[in-house]
This record gives sequence, structure tokens and C-alpha cells, in this order.
Amino acid sequence: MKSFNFKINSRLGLARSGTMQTPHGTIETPAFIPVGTQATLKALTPEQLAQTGAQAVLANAYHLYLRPGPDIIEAAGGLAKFMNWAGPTFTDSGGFQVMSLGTGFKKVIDMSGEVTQPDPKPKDRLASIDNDGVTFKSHLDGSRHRFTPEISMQIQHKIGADITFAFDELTTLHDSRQYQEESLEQRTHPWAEQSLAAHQRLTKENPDKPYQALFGVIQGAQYEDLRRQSARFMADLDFDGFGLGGALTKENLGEIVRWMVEELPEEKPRHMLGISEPEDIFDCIENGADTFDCVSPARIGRNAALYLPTGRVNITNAKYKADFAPLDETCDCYTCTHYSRAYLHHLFKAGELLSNTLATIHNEHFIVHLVDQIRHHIDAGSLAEFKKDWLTTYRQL
RNA sequence: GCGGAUGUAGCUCAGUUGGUUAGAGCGUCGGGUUGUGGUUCCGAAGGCCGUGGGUUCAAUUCCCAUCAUUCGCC
Repeated sequence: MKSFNFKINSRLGLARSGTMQTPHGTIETPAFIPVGTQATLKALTPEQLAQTGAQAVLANAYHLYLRPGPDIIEAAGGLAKFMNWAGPTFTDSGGFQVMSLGTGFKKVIDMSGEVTQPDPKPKDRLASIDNDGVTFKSHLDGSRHRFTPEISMQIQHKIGADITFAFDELTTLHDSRQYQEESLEQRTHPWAEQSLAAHQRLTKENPDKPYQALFGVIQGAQYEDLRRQSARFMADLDFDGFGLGGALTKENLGEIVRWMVEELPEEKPRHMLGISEPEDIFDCIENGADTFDCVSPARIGRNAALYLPTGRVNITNAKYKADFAPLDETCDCYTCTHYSRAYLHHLFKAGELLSNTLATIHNEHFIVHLVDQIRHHIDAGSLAEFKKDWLTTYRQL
């Protein structure tokens, strides 16, 4: 029996607030979901993560499959119990690694569309793709593995997150239009159907396990017709929600989201994969996105980049050496209520582990709290004014 | 006092059989990170090669002196 439910509370244009029910609790949306790739949010205990206001956490099937292995997590009682996280959990399908180990190897997702690094030579790639799945070498030990939609769903069912994603191919902005079409028709779309079929079978075979929701992932890169076509394709399948994924041009991110949202049923949730910059979050929510996940707040935090209401700063800059003010005097997170900029500066300069913890707490809190505020302003009908004020302050640096 | 060793970027050191803009690591300064990357990636600044002479077309490199540091001996 399905214990996944999504209810819309209020609407403001395409934006909406809602409540997502999962076996491990509810998520008030819009919501930012921090990423704990390897069943832990790096540098934080689950209690610390909860204190940032995070309602759920997203882990990665690829990483957990390689280590410790799905059987271990299943034997532990599932992802949430294994990592001692009391709330809802998500897993990404592993589709991202098709890109990141293949054409995108050693290259981050590039949202500018500019080629900053040449594509890796085929021999340097760790992954090769065909229409049935992807064969890849483990980044841990080089051993050979294969993912198909069926295998990804088996893994995700053993991991046992509340919300799972269909196995897809994430293309890049550098791929040709023809490649994007072929990717949709020959891989992402058939794989969505295969993921759904495997998911339904596995759900039926394990009636005693908590229900896992499955979101279909929409691709189509920067092309309107492909985005709409992919969204319609996913909308016609019996998914619990949708992942809006893939290569997105930053300049018109909101518009791309709108293309997809206009083709999707209103009553199902939409999750933005890998988005967390404040400007992007506003644009996506305004156009109908409900949840977000991203490693960025944690990763940039670990590297001393911290969010302030007046813009992002690098706390290792010399000007913070003797700045004894709180990191952000308007923030009520643990870091800002207890430590100075000078102390954070010192921790990073000294390479101390606590720097990662304090920075991650603040950055996750900052983005989670921003989305919480947006939710309240949707309910209050004041999103446009809030966005204008907030971004005016944020961009003044 | 005698003998030896060493003096090159803030630090620890490469280097030049004499020859165009003298290098590295660390440190300093700055930037990056959007479904992977827990100590990361990229970039920049910074040296009259201890000082003074000499040899040479040319010296950080050879010679002399001198100063400093250091080791050993008396």
C-alpha cells in the first residue's frame, strides 16, 4: 500500500507550497534536501544536520553500491536506520555517474555552456554507455561494474530510501542536439519505463517493506521541445513525482523549469536535481519546483566559502583575520551564535576539522532557511517582494 | 686560535661542467566548486643567488677577502 502522498497547501502563480508524506516523516515544501552522498553528511552528525533545519537527506546509490554494498544497508535495516537519520531519505539512481565518470570525467557540470576542458579521451573514461545501461570502473579500485535500470532499482530498493529516482542519462550542454534526442529516445525514456517496471515488481515482492516512492527524471538539456517532450513522456507514466535533471543553462534556468512544469500534473511533486544557488532556487520555485538537493553548500563550505545575506565570502581572506564579529549576525545557526569570523578564519588556516563542521552547519542552515522563508512567503502571498528584497541585499557585495 | 661545512623566495632546500625571463615544496595573497571529489583544484605575488673585490665577452656558478651560522679540534 502506498504511504507516499503529496498535498498542495497554497499556490502563487506556478509556485506552490505543500506537504510530502513519506514512511519516515513529512517534508514541508518547497524544501532544500542536503546531500549525504555516502550515507553521511560530511562533517556533521545527524543531530547537527537536523539542527540546520534539514527535513531530509539524499544519498547516492552509486557510492553506497560500491561501499559498503546494498546488502549491508539492507541488513542494517535500511538507509535511515543505518545512518541514524530519523527523517525521510532520498537516493539518486547512479545516473549522474554515467556522466561524471564518462564524458564529464574530471569536469564538473558546466552551466555556462563554455567548454573549459576538452572531453576526456575514451581510454581515460571510467564509464561507457549503451542503450541497455552503463558499464563503468569503480573509482575506488578500478573493478568493473554494470548499471541498468533494473539493477539501479534493485540497489535502491535494498538501500531503502523513501524517495528513489529512475535511472537516467545525464547529458551535458556540450553534447549535440542529435545526441540529446537519441539520449531521450533510446536511453532515458526507455530506462524510465524499465525503472518503473522494476520498481513496481520489487514493491509487490516486498509488501512488508515501507513504500518507496519513485520519481521519473526528465532530461532534454537546453531545448524547449525536448524538455516538453520528456516531461510529457514522464507525466504519462505512473511515477510518484518527477526529477528535473540534466544540463541546464543558468541564464534561463527558470524558463526551462517552466517548460517542464507546464507539461506535468499539478498534484505530483517536482524535485530539482543538483541545484542550490540562491538565485537558481528562486527561479526554480517561481516556476513550480518543490524540492532541491545539492552538494554545493557543504562542498563550498568545506573549502571556506560561506553564504552571507550580503553575498558569498571566502572566510580565509586576510580581512577576516581579526574580525571578531559573528559570521552572520542575523543568523541563528550554531556556528553564528557561538563563533567569530576570526575564529573560523583561524580554523581554516590551521586545517582544523572543526572548520568543516562549522562551515557546513552554517551553509546548510543558510540554504535550508532561505527555502523555508520562500515557503512562508508563498503562503503569505509575498514571494515577489521577498525575492526582490533578498536578492537586492545578496547582490550588493 | 686552527680545520671543515653551509650561506639561493617568509621557511626548508634544488640548481647552474659560467651563457636567454634562477626553480620546487610549504607559507602568503586571491579565485573556483550546482544529481561525483573530507583536507581539493586554479592562479598570483615574492629573490640584485650573504657582502666586497677579482678573472671573463659573460659570474648565483671560478678565485680572493670578509661577515654570519654551524660542526670538530686545541
